[in-house]
Amino acid sequence: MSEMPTPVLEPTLFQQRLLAWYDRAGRHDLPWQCQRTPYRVWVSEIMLQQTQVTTVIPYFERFMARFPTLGALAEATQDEVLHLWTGLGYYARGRNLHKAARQVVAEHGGELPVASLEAMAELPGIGRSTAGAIIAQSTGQRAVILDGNVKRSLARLHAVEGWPGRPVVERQLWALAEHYTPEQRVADYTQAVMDLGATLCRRGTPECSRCPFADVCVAHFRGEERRFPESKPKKALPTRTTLMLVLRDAEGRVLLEQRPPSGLWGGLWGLPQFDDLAALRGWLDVHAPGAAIDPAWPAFSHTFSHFRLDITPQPARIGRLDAVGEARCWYDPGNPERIGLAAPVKALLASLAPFALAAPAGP
DNA sequence: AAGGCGGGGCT
DNA sequence: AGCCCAGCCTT
Repeated sequence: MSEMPTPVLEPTLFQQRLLAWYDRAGRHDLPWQCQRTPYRVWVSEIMLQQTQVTTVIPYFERFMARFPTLGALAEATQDEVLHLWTGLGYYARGRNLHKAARQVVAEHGGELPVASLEAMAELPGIGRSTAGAIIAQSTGQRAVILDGNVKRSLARLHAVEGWPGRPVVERQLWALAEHYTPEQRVADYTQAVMDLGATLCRRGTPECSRCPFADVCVAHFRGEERRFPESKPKKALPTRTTLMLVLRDAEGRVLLEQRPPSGLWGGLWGLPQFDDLAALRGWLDVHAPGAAIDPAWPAFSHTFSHFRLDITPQPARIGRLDAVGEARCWYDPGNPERIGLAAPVKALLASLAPFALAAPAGP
Protein backbone atom coordinates (compact mmCIF):
# COMPACT_ATOMS: atom_id res chain seq x y z
CA MET A 1 0.00 0.00 0.00
CA SER A 2 3.01 2.29 0.10
CA GLU A 3 2.40 2.99 -3.57
CA MET A 4 -0.91 4.67 -2.76
CA PRO A 5 -0.87 8.46 -3.04
CA THR A 6 -1.92 10.29 0.12
CA PRO A 7 -5.72 10.15 0.29
CA VAL A 8 -7.46 13.51 0.47
CA LEU A 9 -10.14 12.31 2.88
CA GLU A 10 -10.86 9.49 5.29
CA PRO A 11 -12.89 6.79 3.51
CA THR A 12 -16.01 7.43 5.59
CA LEU A 13 -15.92 11.15 4.86
CA PHE A 14 -15.30 10.50 1.19
CA GLN A 15 -18.25 8.12 1.05
CA GLN A 16 -20.55 10.48 2.94
CA ARG A 17 -19.80 13.36 0.63
CA LEU A 18 -20.10 11.25 -2.50
CA LEU A 19 -23.34 9.57 -1.51
CA ALA A 20 -24.89 12.83 -0.37
CA TRP A 21 -24.09 14.29 -3.77
CA TYR A 22 -25.37 11.16 -5.50
CA ASP A 23 -28.65 11.20 -3.60
CA ARG A 24 -29.15 14.78 -4.66
CA ALA A 25 -27.66 14.92 -8.16
CA GLY A 26 -26.81 11.42 -9.37
CA ARG A 27 -28.65 9.27 -11.89
CA HIS A 28 -31.25 7.03 -10.33
CA ASP A 29 -33.50 5.99 -13.15
CA LEU A 30 -31.25 4.25 -15.63
CA PRO A 31 -32.90 1.15 -17.11
CA TRP A 32 -30.45 -1.23 -15.43
CA GLN A 33 -30.99 0.38 -12.05
CA CYS A 34 -34.43 -1.12 -11.76
CA GLN A 35 -34.47 -4.91 -11.41
CA ARG A 36 -30.77 -4.84 -10.63
CA THR A 37 -30.21 -8.49 -11.46
CA PRO A 38 -26.72 -9.77 -12.24
CA TYR A 39 -27.76 -10.47 -15.82
CA ARG A 40 -29.14 -7.00 -16.49
CA VAL A 41 -26.23 -5.28 -14.81
CA TRP A 42 -23.81 -7.47 -16.75
CA VAL A 43 -25.34 -6.60 -20.11
CA SER A 44 -25.37 -2.91 -19.23
CA GLU A 45 -21.76 -2.93 -18.08
CA ILE A 46 -20.58 -4.61 -21.28
CA MET A 47 -22.52 -2.12 -23.38
CA LEU A 48 -21.14 0.75 -21.30
CA GLN A 49 -17.56 -0.21 -22.07
CA GLN A 50 -16.36 2.49 -24.48
CA THR A 51 -19.90 3.75 -24.92
CA GLN A 52 -21.85 6.52 -23.23
CA VAL A 53 -25.03 6.03 -21.28
CA THR A 54 -27.27 7.92 -23.69
CA THR A 55 -26.12 5.77 -26.59
CA VAL A 56 -26.49 2.55 -24.66
CA ILE A 57 -30.03 2.99 -23.36
CA PRO A 58 -31.99 2.11 -26.54
CA TYR A 59 -29.69 -0.81 -27.29
CA PHE A 60 -30.13 -2.08 -23.76
CA GLU A 61 -33.92 -1.90 -24.00
CA ARG A 62 -34.02 -3.77 -27.30
CA PHE A 63 -31.56 -6.35 -26.03
CA MET A 64 -33.57 -7.01 -22.90
CA ALA A 65 -36.80 -7.25 -24.82
CA ARG A 66 -35.31 -9.92 -27.05
CA PHE A 67 -33.15 -11.71 -24.45
CA PRO A 68 -34.85 -11.17 -21.09
CA THR A 69 -32.77 -13.83 -19.35
CA LEU A 70 -29.28 -15.23 -19.50
CA GLY A 71 -30.76 -18.50 -20.68
CA ALA A 72 -32.47 -16.80 -23.60
CA LEU A 73 -29.19 -15.18 -24.57
CA ALA A 74 -27.34 -18.49 -24.36
CA GLU A 75 -29.88 -20.12 -26.66
CA ALA A 76 -29.66 -17.40 -29.27
CA THR A 77 -27.43 -17.58 -32.29
CA GLN A 78 -24.44 -15.29 -32.50
CA ASP A 79 -26.02 -13.65 -35.51
CA GLU A 80 -29.08 -12.64 -33.51
CA VAL A 81 -26.90 -11.15 -30.82
CA LEU A 82 -24.75 -9.22 -33.25
CA HIS A 83 -27.81 -8.01 -35.05
CA LEU A 84 -28.94 -6.28 -31.87
CA TRP A 85 -25.42 -4.97 -31.39
CA THR A 86 -25.30 -3.33 -34.80
CA GLY A 87 -24.32 0.31 -34.40
CA LEU A 88 -22.91 -0.04 -30.91
CA GLY A 89 -19.43 -0.84 -32.14
CA TYR A 90 -16.75 -3.07 -30.66
CA TYR A 91 -18.56 -6.16 -31.81
CA ALA A 92 -16.19 -8.42 -29.93
CA ARG A 93 -18.15 -7.31 -26.87
CA GLY A 94 -21.29 -8.86 -28.31
CA ARG A 95 -19.51 -12.03 -29.31
CA ASN A 96 -17.93 -12.35 -25.88
CA LEU A 97 -21.24 -11.68 -24.15
CA HIS A 98 -22.88 -14.47 -26.07
CA LYS A 99 -19.96 -16.83 -25.54
CA ALA A 100 -19.91 -16.05 -21.83
CA ALA A 101 -23.66 -16.71 -21.52
CA ARG A 102 -23.16 -20.19 -22.93
CA GLN A 103 -20.17 -20.67 -20.66
CA VAL A 104 -22.24 -19.68 -17.62
CA VAL A 105 -24.92 -22.20 -18.59
CA ALA A 106 -22.33 -24.91 -19.12
CA GLU A 107 -20.11 -24.24 -16.12
CA HIS A 108 -22.14 -22.33 -13.52
CA GLY A 109 -25.62 -23.80 -13.81
CA GLY A 110 -26.93 -20.75 -15.65
CA GLU A 111 -26.20 -18.27 -12.85
CA LEU A 112 -23.47 -15.67 -13.06
CA PRO A 113 -20.84 -16.54 -10.42
CA VAL A 114 -21.24 -13.21 -8.64
CA ALA A 115 -19.93 -14.62 -5.38
CA SER A 116 -16.45 -14.75 -6.85
CA LEU A 117 -14.58 -11.89 -8.45
CA GLU A 118 -12.10 -14.34 -9.92
CA ALA A 119 -14.78 -16.54 -11.47
CA MET A 120 -16.45 -13.48 -12.96
CA ALA A 121 -13.23 -12.16 -14.41
CA GLU A 122 -12.60 -15.49 -16.13
CA LEU A 123 -15.62 -14.99 -18.33
CA PRO A 124 -14.84 -13.52 -21.75
CA GLY A 125 -15.36 -9.78 -21.91
CA ILE A 126 -15.24 -9.34 -18.13
CA GLY A 127 -12.08 -7.92 -16.60
CA ARG A 128 -11.28 -6.77 -13.10
CA SER A 129 -13.27 -3.54 -13.19
CA THR A 130 -16.33 -4.91 -14.95
CA ALA A 131 -16.41 -7.87 -12.58
CA GLY A 132 -16.34 -5.48 -9.64
CA ALA A 133 -19.07 -3.32 -11.11
CA ILE A 134 -21.41 -6.26 -11.70
CA ILE A 135 -20.86 -7.70 -8.24
CA ALA A 136 -21.22 -4.39 -6.42
CA GLN A 137 -24.32 -3.30 -8.27
CA SER A 138 -26.21 -6.57 -8.35
CA THR A 139 -25.32 -8.08 -4.97
CA GLY A 140 -24.19 -5.24 -2.77
CA GLN A 141 -21.09 -7.22 -1.85
CA ARG A 142 -18.11 -4.93 -1.53
CA ALA A 143 -16.27 -4.81 -4.84
CA VAL A 144 -14.01 -2.18 -6.35
CA ILE A 145 -14.29 -0.62 -9.77
CA LEU A 146 -11.90 1.48 -11.79
CA ASP A 147 -13.32 2.53 -15.11
CA GLY A 148 -12.27 5.56 -17.13
CA ASN A 149 -14.53 7.91 -15.18
CA VAL A 150 -13.16 6.78 -11.85
CA LYS A 151 -9.60 6.92 -13.08
CA ARG A 152 -10.08 10.51 -14.18
CA SER A 153 -11.70 11.62 -10.92
CA LEU A 154 -9.13 9.93 -8.71
CA ALA A 155 -6.22 11.15 -10.83
CA ARG A 156 -7.42 14.73 -10.46
CA LEU A 157 -8.35 14.48 -6.82
CA HIS A 158 -4.81 13.35 -5.96
CA ALA A 159 -2.91 14.88 -8.90
CA VAL A 160 -1.61 11.46 -9.86
CA GLU A 161 1.16 11.99 -12.37
CA GLY A 162 1.67 9.73 -15.36
CA TRP A 163 -0.50 8.03 -17.94
CA PRO A 164 -2.94 5.58 -16.30
CA GLY A 165 -1.98 2.97 -18.87
CA ARG A 166 1.37 2.65 -17.12
CA PRO A 167 1.28 -0.16 -14.58
CA VAL A 168 2.72 1.97 -11.75
CA VAL A 169 0.05 4.61 -12.27
CA GLU A 170 -2.72 2.07 -12.59
CA ARG A 171 -1.63 0.42 -9.36
CA GLN A 172 -1.86 3.77 -7.56
CA LEU A 173 -5.35 4.36 -8.87
CA TRP A 174 -6.52 0.87 -7.92
CA ALA A 175 -5.10 1.43 -4.43
CA LEU A 176 -7.07 4.66 -4.09
CA ALA A 177 -10.24 3.07 -5.44
CA GLU A 178 -9.80 0.25 -2.97
CA HIS A 179 -9.20 2.70 -0.14
CA TYR A 180 -12.40 4.66 -0.67
CA THR A 181 -14.81 1.81 -1.44
CA PRO A 182 -17.26 1.29 1.44
CA GLU A 183 -18.83 -1.81 2.92
CA GLN A 184 -22.32 -0.33 2.96
CA ARG A 185 -24.38 1.02 0.08
CA VAL A 186 -21.86 -0.44 -2.33
CA ALA A 187 -24.24 -0.47 -5.29
CA ASP A 188 -25.04 3.21 -4.86
CA TYR A 189 -21.41 4.05 -4.21
CA THR A 190 -20.39 2.35 -7.44
CA GLN A 191 -22.99 4.18 -9.47
CA ALA A 192 -22.11 7.41 -7.68
CA VAL A 193 -18.40 7.26 -8.35
CA MET A 194 -19.08 6.58 -12.02
CA ASP A 195 -21.65 9.38 -12.20
CA LEU A 196 -19.22 11.82 -10.68
CA GLY A 197 -16.73 11.25 -13.47
CA ALA A 198 -19.36 11.08 -16.19
CA THR A 199 -21.38 14.15 -15.28
CA LEU A 200 -19.14 16.46 -13.23
CA CYS A 201 -15.50 15.50 -13.49
CA ARG A 202 -15.66 15.38 -17.26
CA ARG A 203 -12.57 15.17 -19.44
CA GLY A 204 -12.80 18.53 -21.15
CA THR A 205 -14.91 20.77 -18.94
CA PRO A 206 -15.10 19.66 -15.33
CA GLU A 207 -17.76 21.45 -13.26
CA CYS A 208 -15.68 21.97 -10.17
CA SER A 209 -18.14 24.50 -8.78
CA ARG A 210 -20.62 21.68 -8.20
CA CYS A 211 -18.14 19.08 -7.08
CA PRO A 212 -18.38 17.80 -3.50
CA PHE A 213 -14.59 17.44 -3.47
CA ALA A 214 -13.59 20.82 -4.89
CA ASP A 215 -12.13 21.89 -1.52
CA VAL A 216 -9.81 18.89 -1.29
CA CYS A 217 -9.02 18.24 -4.95
CA VAL A 218 -5.29 18.72 -5.54
CA ALA A 219 -5.62 19.30 -9.27
CA HIS A 220 -8.31 21.91 -8.65
CA PHE A 221 -6.26 23.61 -5.98
CA ARG A 222 -3.46 23.94 -8.52
CA GLY A 223 -5.82 24.99 -11.27
CA GLU A 224 -4.59 22.01 -13.27
CA GLU A 225 -7.71 19.86 -13.67
CA ARG A 226 -7.12 19.48 -17.37
CA ARG A 227 -3.65 18.12 -16.90
CA PHE A 228 -4.98 14.95 -15.25
CA PRO A 229 -5.04 12.18 -16.09
CA GLU A 230 -2.08 12.48 -18.42
CA SER A 231 -2.75 11.28 -21.91
CA LYS A 232 -1.16 8.37 -23.60
CA PRO A 233 2.32 9.26 -24.78
CA LYS A 234 2.49 9.61 -28.50
CA LYS A 235 4.32 6.64 -29.83
CA ALA A 236 7.77 7.35 -31.16
CA LEU A 237 7.58 8.09 -34.82
CA PRO A 238 9.16 5.52 -37.08
CA THR A 239 12.44 6.79 -38.48
CA ARG A 240 13.54 6.56 -42.07
CA THR A 241 16.90 7.61 -43.40
CA THR A 242 17.89 9.05 -46.72
CA LEU A 243 20.88 10.47 -48.49
CA MET A 244 20.38 13.73 -50.33
CA LEU A 245 22.84 14.37 -53.11
CA VAL A 246 24.13 17.95 -53.14
CA LEU A 247 25.77 17.92 -56.56
CA ARG A 248 27.37 21.26 -57.40
CA ASP A 249 28.94 22.45 -60.60
CA ALA A 250 31.95 24.74 -60.96
CA GLU A 251 29.72 27.79 -60.55
CA GLY A 252 28.27 26.54 -57.29
CA ARG A 253 24.86 25.65 -58.66
CA VAL A 254 23.03 22.67 -57.22
CA LEU A 255 21.23 19.94 -59.15
CA LEU A 256 17.55 19.58 -58.29
CA GLU A 257 14.96 17.05 -59.37
CA GLN A 258 11.23 17.45 -59.53
CA ARG A 259 9.43 14.85 -57.46
CA PRO A 260 6.57 12.69 -58.74
CA PRO A 261 3.24 14.53 -58.81
CA SER A 262 1.72 12.68 -55.87
CA GLY A 263 2.95 11.35 -52.57
CA LEU A 264 5.43 12.89 -50.21
CA TRP A 265 6.48 16.34 -51.39
CA GLY A 266 4.52 15.65 -54.57
CA GLY A 267 5.49 17.99 -57.40
CA LEU A 268 8.06 19.89 -55.35
CA TRP A 269 11.69 20.21 -56.30
CA GLY A 270 14.25 18.46 -54.19
CA LEU A 271 17.69 16.96 -54.06
CA PRO A 272 18.12 13.50 -55.57
CA GLN A 273 17.51 10.97 -52.78
CA PHE A 274 19.07 7.59 -52.20
CA ASP A 275 18.81 4.85 -49.62
CA ASP A 276 22.56 4.33 -49.47
CA LEU A 277 25.86 5.46 -50.86
CA ALA A 278 26.02 2.62 -53.40
CA ALA A 279 22.77 3.74 -54.97
CA LEU A 280 24.02 7.31 -55.03
CA ARG A 281 27.27 6.26 -56.71
CA GLY A 282 25.38 4.21 -59.28
CA TRP A 283 23.24 7.21 -60.10
CA LEU A 284 26.30 9.47 -60.49
CA ASP A 285 27.98 6.93 -62.79
CA VAL A 286 25.02 7.17 -65.13
CA HIS A 287 24.02 10.83 -64.87
CA ALA A 288 27.18 12.66 -63.86
CA PRO A 289 30.24 10.57 -64.72
CA GLY A 290 33.41 11.99 -63.31
CA ALA A 291 31.78 13.63 -60.30
CA ALA A 292 33.88 13.71 -57.14
CA ILE A 293 32.21 12.65 -53.89
CA ASP A 294 33.13 14.65 -50.80
CA PRO A 295 32.75 13.62 -47.15
CA ALA A 296 29.12 13.58 -46.02
CA TRP A 297 27.80 16.52 -44.04
CA PRO A 298 26.24 16.05 -40.61
CA ALA A 299 22.81 14.47 -40.71
CA PHE A 300 19.71 16.36 -39.60
CA SER A 301 16.14 15.26 -39.24
CA HIS A 302 12.76 16.39 -40.46
CA THR A 303 9.57 15.29 -38.73
CA PHE A 304 6.34 14.45 -40.54
CA SER A 305 3.03 13.60 -38.97
CA HIS A 306 3.70 9.90 -39.34
CA PHE A 307 7.44 9.41 -39.43
CA ARG A 308 10.78 11.05 -38.93
CA LEU A 309 13.21 11.41 -41.79
CA ASP A 310 16.92 11.48 -40.98
CA ILE A 311 18.65 13.25 -43.82
CA THR A 312 22.33 12.99 -44.60
CA PRO A 313 23.48 15.56 -47.16
CA GLN A 314 26.04 14.02 -49.47
CA PRO A 315 28.05 16.67 -51.36
CA ALA A 316 29.65 15.99 -54.72
CA ARG A 317 31.31 18.15 -57.40
CA ILE A 318 31.44 18.09 -61.13
CA GLY A 319 33.14 20.50 -63.55
CA ARG A 320 30.31 21.06 -65.94
CA LEU A 321 27.25 19.11 -66.94
CA ASP A 322 24.96 20.39 -69.62
CA ALA A 323 22.32 17.77 -70.27
CA VAL A 324 20.63 17.07 -66.95
CA GLY A 325 17.54 15.50 -68.51
CA GLU A 326 13.86 15.82 -67.84
CA ALA A 327 12.55 17.28 -64.62
CA ARG A 328 15.98 18.39 -63.45
CA CYS A 329 17.54 21.81 -63.18
CA TRP A 330 20.55 23.65 -61.86
CA TYR A 331 19.68 25.83 -58.94
CA ASP A 332 21.77 28.83 -57.94
CA PRO A 333 21.65 29.23 -54.13
CA GLY A 334 22.86 32.82 -54.47
CA ASN A 335 20.06 33.67 -56.88
CA PRO A 336 17.16 31.39 -55.97
CA GLU A 337 14.42 30.67 -58.47
CA ARG A 338 10.85 30.72 -57.42
CA ILE A 339 10.12 27.04 -57.36
CA GLY A 340 8.45 24.81 -54.80
CA LEU A 341 10.98 23.27 -52.46
CA ALA A 342 10.46 20.74 -49.71
CA ALA A 343 11.04 22.45 -46.38
CA PRO A 344 14.24 20.66 -45.36
CA VAL A 345 15.64 21.05 -48.87
CA LYS A 346 14.92 24.75 -48.78
CA ALA A 347 16.69 25.03 -45.43
CA LEU A 348 19.63 23.05 -46.69
CA LEU A 349 19.97 25.14 -49.84
CA ALA A 350 19.64 28.37 -47.89
CA SER A 351 22.59 27.34 -45.79
CA LEU A 352 24.81 26.99 -48.83
CA ALA A 353 27.04 29.95 -49.56
CA PRO A 354 27.12 30.36 -53.31
CA PHE A 355 30.56 28.83 -53.71
CA ALA A 356 31.11 27.12 -50.42
CA LEU A 357 32.26 23.57 -50.80
CA ALA A 358 32.86 22.86 -47.15
CA ALA A 359 30.15 21.66 -44.81
CA PRO A 360 27.64 24.43 -44.06
CA ALA A 361 26.38 25.16 -40.59
CA GLY A 362 23.28 23.12 -41.39
CA PRO A 363 19.62 24.01 -41.66
C1' DA B 1 -8.97 15.53 -37.09
C1' DA B 2 -7.54 13.76 -32.99
C1' DG B 3 -8.01 11.26 -28.96
C1' DG B 4 -10.56 8.46 -25.35
C1' DC B 5 -12.20 4.19 -24.05
C1' DG B 6 -12.00 -1.75 -21.06
C1' DG B 7 -10.69 -5.96 -22.44
C1' DG B 8 -8.50 -9.44 -25.42
C1' DG B 9 -4.99 -11.24 -28.28
C1' DC B 10 -0.43 -11.29 -29.80
C1' DT B 11 4.50 -10.92 -29.28
C1' DA C 1 5.06 -8.06 -19.46
C1' DG C 2 3.98 -4.39 -23.11
C1' DC C 3 1.77 -3.16 -27.59
C1' DC C 4 -1.98 -2.86 -30.61
C1' DC C 5 -6.60 -3.17 -31.88
C1' DA C 6 -11.53 -2.18 -32.19
C1' DG C 7 -15.67 1.59 -33.81
C1' DC C 8 -18.13 5.07 -32.15
C1' DC C 9 -18.36 9.50 -29.86
C1' DT C 10 -16.74 13.96 -28.00
C1' DT C 11 -13.86 17.85 -28.30
